[in-house]
Amino acid sequence: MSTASAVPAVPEYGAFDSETCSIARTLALVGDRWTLLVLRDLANGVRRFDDLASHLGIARNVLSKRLAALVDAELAVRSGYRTEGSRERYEYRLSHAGRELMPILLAFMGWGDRHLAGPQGPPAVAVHADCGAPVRTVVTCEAGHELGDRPRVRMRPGPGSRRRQE
Amino acid sequence: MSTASAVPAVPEYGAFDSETCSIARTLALVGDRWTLLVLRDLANGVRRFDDLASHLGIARNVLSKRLAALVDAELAVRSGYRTEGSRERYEYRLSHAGRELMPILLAFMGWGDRHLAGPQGPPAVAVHADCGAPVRTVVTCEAGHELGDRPRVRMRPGPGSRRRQE
DNA sequence: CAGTATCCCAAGCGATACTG
DNA sequence: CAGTATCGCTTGGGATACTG
Repeated sequence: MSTASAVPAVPEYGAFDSETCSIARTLALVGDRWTLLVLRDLANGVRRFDDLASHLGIARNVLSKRLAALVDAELAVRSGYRTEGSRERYEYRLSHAGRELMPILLAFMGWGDRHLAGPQGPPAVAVHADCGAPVRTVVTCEAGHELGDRPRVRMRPGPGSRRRQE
Repeated sequence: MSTASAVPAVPEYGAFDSETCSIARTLALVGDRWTLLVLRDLANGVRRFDDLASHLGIARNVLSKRLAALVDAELAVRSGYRTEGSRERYEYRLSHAGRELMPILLAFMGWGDRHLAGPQGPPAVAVHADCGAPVRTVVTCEAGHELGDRPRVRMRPGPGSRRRQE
């Protein structure tokens, strides 16, 4: 028999404790209804509170909270600046750690482009800022293989696994 | 008149309508608190309702809804099977479209590994099922450049853009 | 085992009003 | 412009009990 009744059918079951898992941890930070969209807008250069609010269509108090949380998590940086003649303004930008979330956003975008776009095509195209060519995320392994868009991946316990520590 | 009162500080503002955007569309499907974790478990080979429920620590009624939604969106497939001697069982598996979400999960995992792992290292390692080598997601452009983990990307209106249709 | 049904609660959200 | 404060509500979610 292959799949037994007693022992769960998955040997690597303990390889990923559900909450310890890096996916779960990251989702705890950015996995709510708005945060990734806020990050997307920040990545696209929207920097001011009111611009974010109106472009996202988010309630102002909610945006306020999200931005505070992002700054707190050091995914975004708030800074004041002033152009001469006018009074002080504030802006939000991605931090380095925040910018490293880009691959996540691009992965979402890629999937949506392939599965949810209308007949005319995707609503937007992400391009390399330096050369202008369209961009995509790919999965590769350290042996140099490219894994395609339905990558065959297995999970193994890592050094920080609960299971590993004996 | 355009959208805003003045003109927003961002030229490419119209390149991504907030809800039309592929990121937003994809998030509408899988962007709630549990779905990506359910997908992660499915990807890891957990297939049975009770196993999912206990491993995730999710309420059963919620899991029920999520699975139904996933099946409905054709991200997962439910099938009955029977091993001889016992009565019928059910299992959930990722569909092809669901498996194509793997790059998203791996992107989350990569970020979490780099920014949220403890001193010992990441709790789990994703490896190429064929060769066993660790796996990662990278962003590349069609010109062949690899963009690194803080990719410099610009958004341009795509063929399905609202703005484009004149 | 594989769910559905019910009930209740809390977080999260939207709308609005207000402040510097 | 850039927020905070308050309020009321809706939507998820948890716990539990029940059915085939």
